[in-house]
Amino acid sequence: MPELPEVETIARNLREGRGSPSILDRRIRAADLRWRRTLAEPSRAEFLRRVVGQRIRTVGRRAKFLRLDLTRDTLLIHLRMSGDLHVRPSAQPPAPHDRLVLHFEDGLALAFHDTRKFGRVWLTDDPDHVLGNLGPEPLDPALTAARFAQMLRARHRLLKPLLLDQTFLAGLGNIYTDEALHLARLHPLQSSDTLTEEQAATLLRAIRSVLRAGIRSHGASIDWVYRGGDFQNHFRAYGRAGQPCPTCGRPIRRLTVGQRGTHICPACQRLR
DNA sequence: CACGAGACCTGTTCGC
DNA sequence: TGCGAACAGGTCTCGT
Repeated sequence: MPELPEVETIARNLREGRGSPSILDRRIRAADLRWRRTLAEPSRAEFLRRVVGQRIRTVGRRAKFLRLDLTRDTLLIHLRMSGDLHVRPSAQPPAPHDRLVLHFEDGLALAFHDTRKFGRVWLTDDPDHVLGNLGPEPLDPALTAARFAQMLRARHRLLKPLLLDQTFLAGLGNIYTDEALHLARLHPLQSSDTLTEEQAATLLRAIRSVLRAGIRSHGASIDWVYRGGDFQNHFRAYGRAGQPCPTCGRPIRRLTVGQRGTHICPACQRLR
């Protein structure tokens, strides 16, 4: 479900207490791991022993990971396809798809809800061991157009699968990749080493534009679970097969690229 | 190194 | 109405 803008929205809500109280500074009283494989590391026994008593000092995001810095360790949460986080009263019984519930000392709880069970949680004193292979953050000003062009040139990959590769660039998923390629008028099957310097700069601007728009809209909500975002109302290409391209009016077409549903305007996004 | 297929999971929607 | 297939915001591993 979540890409960079959705994870950023969740991190801000947990930190700033929008919609539910902030989880900052709360001390963990107990942990309830309800699906074993949700925990990537350490072992169940060690996790339950070690997490209790730690306080949440910061809530942030790196790529699509939520990063909670605790008193001693770092808790990393990856929502994968269907994960979400809910803050609610500790006394409330767990929901059917809650995989991990952290109970705080003050009567609140943080629940990791994940229908498809793809999500993962790490508790570690060395977060770089999990986050170390990620590419740059697309919104980091240190990523210049020149450097991005050089990164594209250094690889021989189709644009769409490359943009989805988290070791190349961190945070894009299927929605925002289709949106960025449409805005940049580039075809998902174009090879990364054939872009001009100008096209690379345009692509980076498009990526930043759609990510910022997504964050401004508090993410997209296209699930049966509404999470408050409304970026789905601003999609240019994603999920709009048969509907008119916002630029030229011709129908958007759906194709498959790298086993992912892909949406393009065949007129605006030419392959040459 | 690049790429495709299959795996991990559950739920919804589509086509017959 | 019923039922199987296809599909879903992600990533990992294995084979060529």
